[in-house]
Amino acid sequence: MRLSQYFIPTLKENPTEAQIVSHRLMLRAGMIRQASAGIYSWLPLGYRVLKKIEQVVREEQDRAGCQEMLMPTIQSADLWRESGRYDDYGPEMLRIRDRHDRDMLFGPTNEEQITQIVRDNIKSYKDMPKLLYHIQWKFRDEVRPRFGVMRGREFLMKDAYSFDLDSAGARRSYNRFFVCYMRTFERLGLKAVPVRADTGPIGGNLSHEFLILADTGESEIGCHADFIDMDLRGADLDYDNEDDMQRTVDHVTSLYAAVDEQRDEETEKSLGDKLKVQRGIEVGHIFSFGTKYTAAMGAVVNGPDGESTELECGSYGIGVSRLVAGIIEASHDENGIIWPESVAPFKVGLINLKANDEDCTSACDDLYKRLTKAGVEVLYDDREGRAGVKFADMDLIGLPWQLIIGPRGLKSGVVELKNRQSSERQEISIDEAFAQLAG
RNA sequence: CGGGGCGUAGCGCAGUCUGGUAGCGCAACGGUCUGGGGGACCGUAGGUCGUAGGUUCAAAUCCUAUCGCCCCGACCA
Repeated sequence: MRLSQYFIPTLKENPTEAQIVSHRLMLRAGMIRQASAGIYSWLPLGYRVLKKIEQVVREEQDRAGCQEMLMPTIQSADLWRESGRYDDYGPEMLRIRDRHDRDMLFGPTNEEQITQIVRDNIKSYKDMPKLLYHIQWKFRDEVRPRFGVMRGREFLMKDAYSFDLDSAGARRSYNRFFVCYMRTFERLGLKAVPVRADTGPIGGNLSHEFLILADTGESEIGCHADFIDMDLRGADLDYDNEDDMQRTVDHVTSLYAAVDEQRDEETEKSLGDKLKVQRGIEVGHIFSFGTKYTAAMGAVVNGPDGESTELECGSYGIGVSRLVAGIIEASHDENGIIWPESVAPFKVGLINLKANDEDCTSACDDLYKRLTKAGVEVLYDDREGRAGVKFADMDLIGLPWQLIIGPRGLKSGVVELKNRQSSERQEISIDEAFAQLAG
């Protein structure tokens, strides 16, 4: 993409309404613009990141054996009356009336809807278990939306739902998602800590929140130092190996981790210098809640003995749009964003230091074509203008690599490759740069 | 929902107290000089001062109402 043609309205100054760093940087980098309180438009750069994150989440859901589908944003109130939540949910639920005066709502979550679908279409124990997910926009009419997309009213969420015959099956499903979440956040370049959570109004018996560590996080978390060095990526983790799954979950959950009022002073003292106190942002939440909805909504299957059984369920959320902000909170410096390569909107920013120099521009054009052809995502700053502006914009946008080409270097046959994260610079030949980026 | 604050050019702000030609910086546009970390100079364009009503010879400024946005708290992916 040529920057001269790209719609990316960057700002030099901080908009006053943005109080936290991710919000400021997202506005300044031209990723989002506010439509109204807690509701945002995603401009091209921001939307690219959103889709990248979504894709990582999707791949890990699929890997864990979960099947993607898509449910609507607008739901019928009757469905929620069945579960009893239409009255329970309160003013956070955006209620809508259609032209026939029917009560509708913009879904804040989809338990009722998926339960209805499963109830109507699955009748036999032979079809169990089922793990289903979708990635869809939600709306919760927060009293006080804030911090940009971190706490918006409209947000993109991955929500998955598990259906099992019995509690042992439900536990196995829970474990899958638990491991899946650890992997997902690692791929996103984040340190995630699972914290045992209140099950809250959604009900149930087993629940963990996943918090990513960032200095600007909303809640303070006390946890065992081993979380910081833990690496669960282990590609050989087999989701179908129940013992492995349970062992992994047991291992991780045996380590102390708690937030806010759940923190325990004595335990923390006993940890000594193994205690890490950091701030965290909740980006995922998993629940196992038994038959809460299936009982209320009559979702049963016939067992081998012909008796009908209420299904055991869980639901598993990841705040996809919140993650965009969360990643920035966890990864930035005073100059701007530092994208992990897995979600960067482009892999490399190609900077033409002197667009009115024929040789320099043809070298840049050439390399831009070669890289693009090789499948490398390049944002090419081909604008006329001063070097400082280009460096500043590129640092702000935060692409992992900057490839800087100017007449001075070209004379001696070198270009400069800068790593945004480490600020390391190498002076190398064009071919070496190409090989390194395309390799 | 309780408490506080702010709406003036795309962004950041001054002007409001004490009514009298709507301003500054950045960004934008045209030009000259420049050219490796947000450069300089010259010029241009851009505003029903959130909205509605009122007071007044005269309202960004005073009064009333209303809408929007932000912050702190309680609540949450």
